[in-house]
Amino acid sequence: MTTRSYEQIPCPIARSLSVLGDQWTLMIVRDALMGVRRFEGFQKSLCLSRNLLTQRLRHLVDEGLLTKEKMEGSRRYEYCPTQKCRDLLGVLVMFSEWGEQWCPDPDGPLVEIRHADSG
Amino acid sequence: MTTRSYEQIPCPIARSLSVLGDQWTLMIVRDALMGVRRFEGFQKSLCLSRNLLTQRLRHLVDEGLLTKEKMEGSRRYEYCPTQKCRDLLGVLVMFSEWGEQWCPDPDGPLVEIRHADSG
DNA sequence: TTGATATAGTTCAAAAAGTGAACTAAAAAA
DNA sequence: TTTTTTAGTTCACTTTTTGAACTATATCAA
Repeated sequence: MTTRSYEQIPCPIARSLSVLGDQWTLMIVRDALMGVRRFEGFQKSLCLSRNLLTQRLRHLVDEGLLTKEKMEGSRRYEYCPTQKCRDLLGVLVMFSEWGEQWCPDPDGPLVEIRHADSG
Repeated sequence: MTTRSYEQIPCPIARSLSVLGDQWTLMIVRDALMGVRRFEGFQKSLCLSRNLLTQRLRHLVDEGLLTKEKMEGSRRYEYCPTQKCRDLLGVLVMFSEWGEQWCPDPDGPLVEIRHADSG
């Protein structure tokens, strides 16, 4: 993960983006808040390269947005969002609303528009 | 600017981040909403390399977040935020609040704490 | 009007980061 | 026990980013 030069800018937006502002981190947060918990889950959902996913998950754990916890009745681990992560829900809702308004789905909504007469 | 693989994910958050989710774009938007209008202004504020700034400004113009307009009484241009850009204010406010809460300024707030007796 | 400085870029080489495929080892399932 | 799944690691290749130097207008000051 790049150390971004704007980390030094004394501004809470800059500090937030120095943690979250790369290509994948917010998408991983999105998945985590939607219930994805495991490595393969994130990888299949996002199709990012496995080594980069490793790096990003480690980064999110280091920054305290995810914890790596032993699953109940198993020796495997899962990545669970912390409160710090859950507090990003508002940001994601804002992105969602902005996307709905300004970035229409290229395949269009799932409705069909026909003229009443010509069909 | 990378074409991110998650552009294809049918989700408004993914679509938003495919426009905004790189290292610099949201910082440029932040500056634009704080009143920065010109190339040198962005460059001095953010210390990003000049060729990358050129690319990012072009991207933001292409995506309709900034317009490049002739300044009044001058032959120079300035970059002005559109409504699409101004509609990101809510996102930035959310990032700001999250940053205030979870990413404390390493140099601390600008207050001095002293003991009442010992000074 | 001329010379100096500021502005808005472009160019290019080096460094860093991302991609994709193949590989590994442990865990779980059959 | 054998097979499959999971969670990574490794590595060569490609793409991006960085930083410094360079260029061409535009503006300012004398």
